[in-house]
Formats: sequence, C-alpha cells, structure tokens
Amino acid sequence: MAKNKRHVDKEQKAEEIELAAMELFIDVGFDASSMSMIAKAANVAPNTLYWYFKNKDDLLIAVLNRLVNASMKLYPSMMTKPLTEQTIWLLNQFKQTKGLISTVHTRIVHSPSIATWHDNFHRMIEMLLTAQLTLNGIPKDKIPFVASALTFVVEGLLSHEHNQEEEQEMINWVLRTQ
Amino acid sequence: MAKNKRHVDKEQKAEEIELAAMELFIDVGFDASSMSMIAKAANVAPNTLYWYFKNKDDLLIAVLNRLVNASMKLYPSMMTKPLTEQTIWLLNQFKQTKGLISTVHTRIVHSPSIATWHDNFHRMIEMLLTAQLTLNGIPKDKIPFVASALTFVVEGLLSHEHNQEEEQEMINWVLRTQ
DNA sequence: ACCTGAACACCGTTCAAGT
DNA sequence: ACCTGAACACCGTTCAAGT
Repeated sequence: MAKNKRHVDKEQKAEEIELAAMELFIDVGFDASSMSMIAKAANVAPNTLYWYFKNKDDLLIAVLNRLVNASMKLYPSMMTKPLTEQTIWLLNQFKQTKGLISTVHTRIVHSPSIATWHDNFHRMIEMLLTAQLTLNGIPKDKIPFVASALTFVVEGLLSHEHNQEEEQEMINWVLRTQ
Repeated sequence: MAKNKRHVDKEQKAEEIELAAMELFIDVGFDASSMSMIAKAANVAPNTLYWYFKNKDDLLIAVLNRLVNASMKLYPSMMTKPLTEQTIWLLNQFKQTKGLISTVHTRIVHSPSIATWHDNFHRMIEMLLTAQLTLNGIPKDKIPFVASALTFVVEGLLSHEHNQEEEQEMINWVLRTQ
C-alpha cells in the first residue's frame, strides 16, 4: 500500500539524518556540528531536520540511543566473560563517544529530555551491573555501592588519560571490594 | 603617578568583569551566559570584554582561577584535619561550581588554553593529594593510584546525586586502601 | 504528509573610529 | 591606552508557502 511505503520512507529519512548527525557528533563534537552541517550531510534543507526532530537535543537523544543499542547488541557475547573483562570492554565501547558524555552532562541543566535520558541510562547500567555483580557472588548489601564505584571509575578513566595497565588495576581494585 | 593609577583602574575593571562573569557562569552556566549579558552586568559595551580577554574561553579561565584561589585560601585551615574530612570539604567546595566542571571537560577539545588549564589543575590536585597521603602513612608506591581513585570518586560524586552518608562511605573506602 | 526559502533573534568576535 | 557603534558570519529555530 502507498500508505505503508510512505511510512517506510519516513523511517529511512530519519535514519539517514541520525547517521549523518552521529558521524558529525562523534568526529567534531555536538557544539561544533551545526544543524546546517548535519542537514547538508543528510541531503536535506536545514529546517527539514525540524520535521523529524523537535530540536537539536532530541536529535542528540536519537543518536545516543543508536550508540547504546549498537553496544547492547554486542553485549550478549561478552556476558559470560569475567566481570573485569566485561568492564574493560564497556570502557572501550564508551571511549569512542568520550566527547558526548561531557556534552550530556553539560546539557542536563538546560534540557529536561536530556536529563531524563541520562537518568534512564544510569538506571539501565545499574541494573546490568547489579545482575552481573550478583552472579559474581558480591554480597547483596554491597552491590549498590560497588555499582556506583564502578561507574565512577569508568567515567573517571574516560575523561582522564590512563594506560591499559592502570585501567586494569583500577577496575580490579573496585571488584576486589567485599 | 598617573601611570600607576591607570594600571590600578585596569585591574579594577578586569576584576569587575570577572566577578560579573563568575556570577553568571555559576548561576545560569557558561553556554547560557552570553558576552552581551556579561558586559551589561559589568557596565561596559560587549566588545569591551575583548580588550581585557582574548575570548570567552580566556574569560572562563580567569573565573576558574578566581574560584580555585578562593578555595585554596581557605584550605590551610583544613590542612591539619583528617583526610576524610578534607576530601568532603573539597567536594563541597567544588559542588558550588558543579556545572563548570563539565563545561571545562566539553571545551578541552576546542580550546588549547582550557586544555592546558585542566592539565595544570589536575597536576595541582595530584600534588596536594600526594603530600596529604604521605602524611597519612599511605605507602609511597600506592599513592599515585589512591590519588587517581580519590579524584575519580570526587568527580563521580559531583556529577551524580548521592546523600551525605554515601559520600562519606565512598571516600572512606578509597582511603582504606593499602 | 513532507519539504523548503526566507526570515528572526541571537551568538561570539572584529574593525574602524572616537577619547 | 581604553572604549564603543556598527557590522560580520554564523547559530538554532520558526513560519508561510509549496507539493
């Protein structure tokens, strides 16, 4: 049906825009990626972006979801590995989007939708960690604490350069807690 | 001498601008504080700011130095207290400038002077922590590690809401490491 | 429903001109 | 040396008009 085809086209166009935005956000950063640049990369007029996304923050959220989904798709194959290895893997996944993490933190104050996204993201990570820490025999009452500590260390390692040994050492140190 | 008086006036005007910028940066954030708003608050024309500061990032650096100096002026009275208490105090000092921390991290990529400032800031914190950890009998070879961990935990506690007990617990945990 | 040209208010910054 | 009015190129976003 024509109606269905149109729907598919809309999804496709939105995807093109999100992919163009994703590349620019990662390569040159959120602030330096103007809506005009994104539009040009997606072969549409600048204001066309506003047909698909309420504003630039909403486009950022779409891109963030895409990145998280891509990582989560790969995660099942890591799930059975040791927790240290899993954490290092997660760290490296996030490293590719280093810049977007501080962008999210900066925009939380001005954008309620970014704030909500950030909350949900941390809730998801917390659930994932809680499940894994339980499997690894961490005492139930210590889990929220270790999950927080692990989050802090990963974020810390993301925003300050450390070599691979130091990263290993810090992650192991958190996980040795009991 | 007239020459000297002129010099004093220049310092005073620069101070007024920095104080106006500081208030706005803290209250509404760096991005939301336009150069025009800052100029109005300092009773000068917008382009006058560029006589005193090369650009908006340089004005940010001046404000950051002001904030750090204000904290460091209070620090000596804390120096003799237990390390846990010192860290909590430091955490609370930084809490007032929560937003500027992620601003700095975001701008590092685009501004070499912000990047340099950030490096120097962490070098200073590292030195301060190294001295204090030594006084507290932490083994010499463990110090760089504990200093990093403490930095990560403080930054983590700054960007994610935690209650006072949790803050205490996390800081104690890092310091218990040996 | 989907897309665009043109415009809007604003941004950081520069420049020529004034004292 | 210090300050400004006016302008520049750009920004995110809106609106009226087209298909």
